Amino acid sequence: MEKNICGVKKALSVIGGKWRIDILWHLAQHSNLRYNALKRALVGITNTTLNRSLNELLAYQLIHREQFDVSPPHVEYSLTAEGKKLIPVFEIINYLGLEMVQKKDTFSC
Amino acid sequence: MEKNICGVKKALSVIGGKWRIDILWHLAQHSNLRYNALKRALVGITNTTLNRSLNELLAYQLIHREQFDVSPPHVEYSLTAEGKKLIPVFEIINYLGLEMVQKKDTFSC
DNA sequence: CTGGATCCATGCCGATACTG
DNA sequence: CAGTATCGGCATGGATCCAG
Repeated sequence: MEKNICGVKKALSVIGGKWRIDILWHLAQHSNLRYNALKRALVGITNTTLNRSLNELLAYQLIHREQFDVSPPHVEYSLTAEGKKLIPVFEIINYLGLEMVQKKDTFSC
Repeated sequence: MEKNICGVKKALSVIGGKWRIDILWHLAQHSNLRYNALKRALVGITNTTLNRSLNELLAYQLIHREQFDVSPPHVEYSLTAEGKKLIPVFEIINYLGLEMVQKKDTFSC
């Protein structure tokens, strides 16, 4: 009866980018992070890309943005409940990915 | 202690393309398919893209290619054992994806 | 029927510079 | 500190033609 996998495509449209998984993962590890902490963690990312990614994830309500107007002002990002649901899935995919490429490889991280 | 998610990136490098998920999914539904059957199922795909995707999946040993030199000759593709391991994962991601985007959306399939 | 080769199009990502 | 704007490159996907 041919189920479709529309959901997979949706999911990939959210987590399929180059950095989004990394962002979600770091947030999962640290519960909340400031903008610059994220930027430091994601070695090589630029402001443009980090902001773009954060906005996309915000739009999908996977992360939460909280602004502190104290001095000096800062912003903290954290996973929403929706975002946290992703963690076990990442772990499955991770295991799978490690298995997939273990024999043949030129793939380096 | 900061586990990394190298496996997720590997996995995405395999299933992250525009059509690869579709191909795997159709193979999962039909157990084996000929080249043209796949092409018919994947509405809109071109030869170039289909071949490129098939070759990539072959390289990762997720699908199997069997050639029949009868007349007219044809080729059949099927999932390998490795490829079949992906099916339950797709279902998880699918469920997840459907949930993620159910409230807000402009996303159409 | 199957699929390689070549060229073209598009979209994601990044560098740089600038703002509240 | 936390972004935005603009511009450009590069990777990936597609169209078309051709071959075993």
